[in-house]
Amino acid sequence: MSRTAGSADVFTALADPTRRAILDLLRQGEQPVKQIAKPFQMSLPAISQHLRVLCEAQLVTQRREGRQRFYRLNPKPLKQVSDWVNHYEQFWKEKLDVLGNYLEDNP
Amino acid sequence: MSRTAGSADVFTALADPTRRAILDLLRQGEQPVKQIAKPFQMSLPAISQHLRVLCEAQLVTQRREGRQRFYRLNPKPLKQVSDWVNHYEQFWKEKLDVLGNYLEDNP
DNA sequence: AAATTAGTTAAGCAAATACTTAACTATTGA
DNA sequence: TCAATAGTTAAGTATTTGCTTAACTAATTT
Repeated sequence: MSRTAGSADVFTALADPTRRAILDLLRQGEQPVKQIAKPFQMSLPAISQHLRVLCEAQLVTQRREGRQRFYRLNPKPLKQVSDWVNHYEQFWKEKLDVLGNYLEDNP
Repeated sequence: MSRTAGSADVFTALADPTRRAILDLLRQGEQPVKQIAKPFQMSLPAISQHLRVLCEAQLVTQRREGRQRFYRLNPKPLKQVSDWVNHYEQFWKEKLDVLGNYLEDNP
């Protein structure tokens, strides 16, 4: 077999820069595979395989419409990453700074 | 060569669960390699190699004292991850909820 | 019906990863 | 000085990854 069955780990899925870029793209809304593939210098199958990994990690969902497949961002699993990283936030920021920055960004 | 020279990518470094566990350990403070290795069912060289990857990604720093090597957490590169993930936060949380949760956790 | 379009799946390959054991370096203690 | 301790580096290996091209499925158009 050339690809693995079902790894589904979020951190592993995010390790690849192409996959992170795909997620970044999908923040603009759901898109068909061809359009997702456009910015990358890579074959369509390669993109399809990345989308599979993202699917297995539940970071995207699929919707079929005619012969197109629309992929949509599902950011829920990213909460796991966010939660993990937040354990470290105190090491580079003081708590009050967190609130301070929050209020600055959301006046 | 059995290991790569210098990858230094944070997301790649975090992809491995052992390395994340090592970082979790180091939140308690700097520790020598033997102690870091203790919770893992893995040879010392394996741990040493994981520490190297973490070092290259700048997620830990080293301090030598006698024949011991103390590794210390350097969470700065995690800010990159935090920043990236925060772009997605709006997709699973409303802004006011963020503040609400913050105030709940830090009354 | 035949050809085009959109995409996935299969097969293969080179490189990277995560381990192992063995050999090495350096510091400390007997 | 010799042995033990702490750790790294080297070498080898099995598995996984990220790509490729070729072959396939399914929907649409002509």
